Amino acid sequence: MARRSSSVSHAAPRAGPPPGKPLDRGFFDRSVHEVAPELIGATLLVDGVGGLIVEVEAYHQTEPAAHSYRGPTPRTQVMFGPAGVAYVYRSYGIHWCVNFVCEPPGAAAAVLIRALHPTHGLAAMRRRRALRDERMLCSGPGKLTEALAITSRLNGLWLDEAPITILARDTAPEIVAGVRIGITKAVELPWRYGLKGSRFLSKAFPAQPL
DNA sequence: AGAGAGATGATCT
DNA sequence: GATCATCTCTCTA
Repeated sequence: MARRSSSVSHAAPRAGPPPGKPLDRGFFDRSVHEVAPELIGATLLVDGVGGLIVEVEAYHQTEPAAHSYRGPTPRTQVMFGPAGVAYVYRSYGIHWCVNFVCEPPGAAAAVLIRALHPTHGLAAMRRRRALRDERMLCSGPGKLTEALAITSRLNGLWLDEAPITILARDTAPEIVAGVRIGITKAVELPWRYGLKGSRFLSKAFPAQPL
């Protein structure tokens, strides 16, 4: 039998026809707080490999957890430019993490992509991730960049041009929010968003009070 | 299931 | 010299 229990209607697109049409860069030229939750359910592909975005975090220059907080530096330069490009940085000297730059130039806001539900190019992802379990392929910001072969070569590239494609979601998913993960400043801001019930999150969201 | 530690390099004090 | 928007392994339960 299959992996787990069953019956959860997961709307998990298998391979096949894209769930939506490609987003253009203008999609990102808005408040990062609008864009971030709307990215849940969209599909991120790099050279045709990727999956459904199930977890993101918003960062903004005005808040000390953002890399842009102290102004432009060589590393953060693209965060201060136009919306609709990728910001890729090295994390802990080992991993790459990818963001989507939002808002008009100077705002220095971006959405960190934290987890995907793998749908396209599973074989390539397993190869890059040393044959890990499907659930371990993209369930973290450093994991998904390894699975999609995202490195600094993508830094500053447009999100609507090769090799990057972002497909719009078809239906509005149920979204949960919470505080961001792995940071030590501005820890109280609830700027983390996830697809409710997804098994591909980097970490479960705390149960929501009704 | 959760805690602790090591890896490894760019960026900052 | 310290700090990271992390991951994986190992140890304890």
